[in-house]
Amino acid sequence: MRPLYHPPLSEITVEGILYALSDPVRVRIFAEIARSDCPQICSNFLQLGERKIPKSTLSVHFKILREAGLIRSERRGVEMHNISRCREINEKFGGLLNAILYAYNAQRGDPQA
Amino acid sequence: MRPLYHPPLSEITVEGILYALSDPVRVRIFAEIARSDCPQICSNFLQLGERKIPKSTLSVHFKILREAGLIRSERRGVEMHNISRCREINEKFGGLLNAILYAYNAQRGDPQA
DNA sequence: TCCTATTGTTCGAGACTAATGAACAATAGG
DNA sequence: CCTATTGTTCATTAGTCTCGAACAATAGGA
Repeated sequence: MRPLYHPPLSEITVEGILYALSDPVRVRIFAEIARSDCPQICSNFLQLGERKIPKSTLSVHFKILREAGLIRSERRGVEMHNISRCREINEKFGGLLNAILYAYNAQRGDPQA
Repeated sequence: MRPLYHPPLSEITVEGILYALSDPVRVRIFAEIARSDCPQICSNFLQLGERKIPKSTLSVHFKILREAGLIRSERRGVEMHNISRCREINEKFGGLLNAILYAYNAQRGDPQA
């Protein structure tokens, strides 16, 4: 398996971030990874609430998050450990991720808003 | 021409906003509309820097911005007047649009960041 | 070393979506 | 009416997404 590509900070774009997070499944995955202290493995997200995500589809979603620069993925044995790159991205686009995650959580928490 | 649809605030979603602004042409158009004091007409954006946008494509872009809830479009004679709905959206997703526009402007102004 | 289980990626076919030239609709002003 | 202007709709083509099946990489025994 060839090593996974992670874009350097200089290649991360606002459009790429917005696109990656414009999908309900991906934003949900990213919100969970960003919130969590410990690395999340892909298969944790095979079942998302009611919805079952095929693992090939899930793999594509992770690739999109990775190539947008939102997460970093490292193999640990047979698993992939995924962590967020919020810290780095905040250096370049301060406030962006926080605002998106805040809005997303507000929407989920209180759909009647 | 049937009246244009503008979603009520309750139907505006984070994902819809992010998707609409994940396209380089659309985010550019929206940034201009949001910044401007006076309504912008569609044909102002036929030429975007170097790039020429076909008017049918432009019409689709405006429709996507409109249906995401980001702009309001009203016919004035033969033209469409487009204004941003930032004020309304801030009520629901405070800080989101400002953060996106700020990041976008930072990226455009200083691509080396 | 080989066999098996587990995790995730890649491939390919079908479904879906986006871009755009051409035709059309709406309005204004002779 | 006739024409010019602005923008939408339609049809075609190109591109993207989804997901089952096959494949790859690793771990842990037997």
